Amino acid sequence: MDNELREEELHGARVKTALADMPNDEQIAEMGARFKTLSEPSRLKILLALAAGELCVEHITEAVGGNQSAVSHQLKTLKDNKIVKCRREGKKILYSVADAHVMIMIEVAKEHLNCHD
Amino acid sequence: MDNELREEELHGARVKTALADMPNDEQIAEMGARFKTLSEPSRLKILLALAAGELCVEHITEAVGGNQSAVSHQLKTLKDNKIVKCRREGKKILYSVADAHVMIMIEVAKEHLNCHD
DNA sequence: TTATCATATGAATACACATTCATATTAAAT
DNA sequence: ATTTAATATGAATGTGTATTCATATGATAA
Repeated sequence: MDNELREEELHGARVKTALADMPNDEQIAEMGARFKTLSEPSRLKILLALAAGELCVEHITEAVGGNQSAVSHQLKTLKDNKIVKCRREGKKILYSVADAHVMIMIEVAKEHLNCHD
Repeated sequence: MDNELREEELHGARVKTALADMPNDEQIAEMGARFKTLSEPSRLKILLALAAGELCVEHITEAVGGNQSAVSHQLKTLKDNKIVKCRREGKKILYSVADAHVMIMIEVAKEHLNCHD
């Protein structure tokens, strides 16, 4: 049969399409980095907490549990990835969300939580 | 001043809101797992390739680069996470996307690629 | 049945990274 | 100028996991 041949052609075409539409390596790395930042429960919790508004480290720590040092380290990661920003006010450092896209992705993920497909 | 007191109240309220809206640990783990699956460039590439349609392992390997074993391992991860499914056809195993939500998230990420904010 | 093609799997290696502990920084209060 | 409060940082540890190599499985063809 040339059934196989046709399949081969079809799949070959798909591979071409896939390669043509494929973002370049740098772009894929960027996408991956974004997803990776959201992949840790601790960071996810921090962002979910910040969704309510600007918070200081102490309050973030309260909201997400764990100890202060761990939260600070995660906040650094989030800041390095420009997902949160911060400003000083007296002794406290107030953190807030800096990347709306990321919050959209979190919302999408949240909405799809209880879909049994 | 009671400026500080008001801030304290405001933030306290935010912490409450945050805690009230916070998904439970299991849900957060589920969200994190989804994001984690998308965080590896290799897996991201595989899914971007499969966006064009059903493909066999050989073609996927072609489309994403790397060697066959690595791709198979990643496909297993994707299958375990029910993000792709597969069916046999003769000697070949054809993989396809099984989770539309995930593809939506990838689309969102892709769209936001070249936003300089 | 045997040989071959397509894919999967196990073990080993190596690397990334989350957490903890101890300590440093920075600002405010005394 | 000291002390205290809030946050940051460095080093160490442990865990998870992506990749590779070698080999196993499973289906087809000869």
